[in-house]
Amino acid sequence: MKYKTLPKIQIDEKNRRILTILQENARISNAEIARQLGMTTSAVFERIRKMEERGIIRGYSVQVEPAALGLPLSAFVSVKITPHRLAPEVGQAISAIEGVEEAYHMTGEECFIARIRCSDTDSLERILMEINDIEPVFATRTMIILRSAKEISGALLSSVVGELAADEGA
Amino acid sequence: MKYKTLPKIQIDEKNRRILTILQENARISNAEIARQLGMTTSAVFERIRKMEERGIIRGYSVQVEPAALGLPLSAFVSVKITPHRLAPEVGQAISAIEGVEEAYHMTGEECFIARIRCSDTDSLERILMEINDIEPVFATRTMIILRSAKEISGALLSSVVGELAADEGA
DNA sequence: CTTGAAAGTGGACGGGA
DNA sequence: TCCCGTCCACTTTCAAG
Repeated sequence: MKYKTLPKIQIDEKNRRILTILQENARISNAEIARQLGMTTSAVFERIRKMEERGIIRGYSVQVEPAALGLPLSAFVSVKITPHRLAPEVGQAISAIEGVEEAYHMTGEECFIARIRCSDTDSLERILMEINDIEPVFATRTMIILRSAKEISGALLSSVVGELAADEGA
Repeated sequence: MKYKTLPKIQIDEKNRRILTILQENARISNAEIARQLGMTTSAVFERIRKMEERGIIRGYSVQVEPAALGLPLSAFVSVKITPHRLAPEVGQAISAIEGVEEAYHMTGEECFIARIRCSDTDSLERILMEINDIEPVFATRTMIILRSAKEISGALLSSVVGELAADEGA
């Protein structure tokens, strides 16, 4: 094993197993986790509570089918900016755009990448316009996602814009 | 509103609100959701069940703090391949590499992108080697993630490799 | 870690708009 | 179709050992 890693894991085997189960189905009951691992419910409960407290568990979320939200179109948009020192502001501005689900500051000439989810090319155009309107941005490159070979999470509801956004107060 | 979208939403307002709550905390009880929305538990239960059945809800997962898993290093690796028609096989091969959390087939010259999560540069090197070892891959470009301006999900437990992987059968 | 117990919930059912 | 009220077994959550 030439490229062996040395993980400085802060969790033990039991917690790892609990998290593995929760990763597949976070709505499973503590009792069911306990059953699967041969532990008591209280022990599982206490361990989960502590992991939440220590920030090991950030939260739990639902994975929503993007098509059901009318968001069949995904893309990565890489962004070039100048000057680079404005990166924090650019990051904030990009994140605030409707349809941007993720945004990262990276090394390299294209120092930002945003993952977009939207309903159609009109919507994509709007998003690209908004990104290009950010002051330090001088170039973008759009790569439409054809297929996800491996994907973690579903669509964000905040990506759904348009008429639906209006009836918030119902 | 020039760039207005026309979302063909298949879910109604109530379901959207339920999903919004679940997106923030998927482990909340149906009773609590019902309380927040002024519905009965049964109604909430029934709606969630149907969304699961119809595939609108794909699943529920826990968001794990990557640092706690010893995975402080994230990167995007874009990949060029030839011939392009081998894309499906390349997608599978990339997805199977330990440390690859997401992989997408995209339009453009760099027709794959992978998001990597690992413990250190040694581990990153190993992953890059493995990607470059895939037959049709002739070039990769690595962009280290410095900061996430907006992020959805936590780390995958399957990204944790090394000693820890051994005690699986305990 | 365990047990134990009170309070709360899941999920099924009958029925009504 | 979607919703409500009821109900019981199960689960959560806590305190004590």
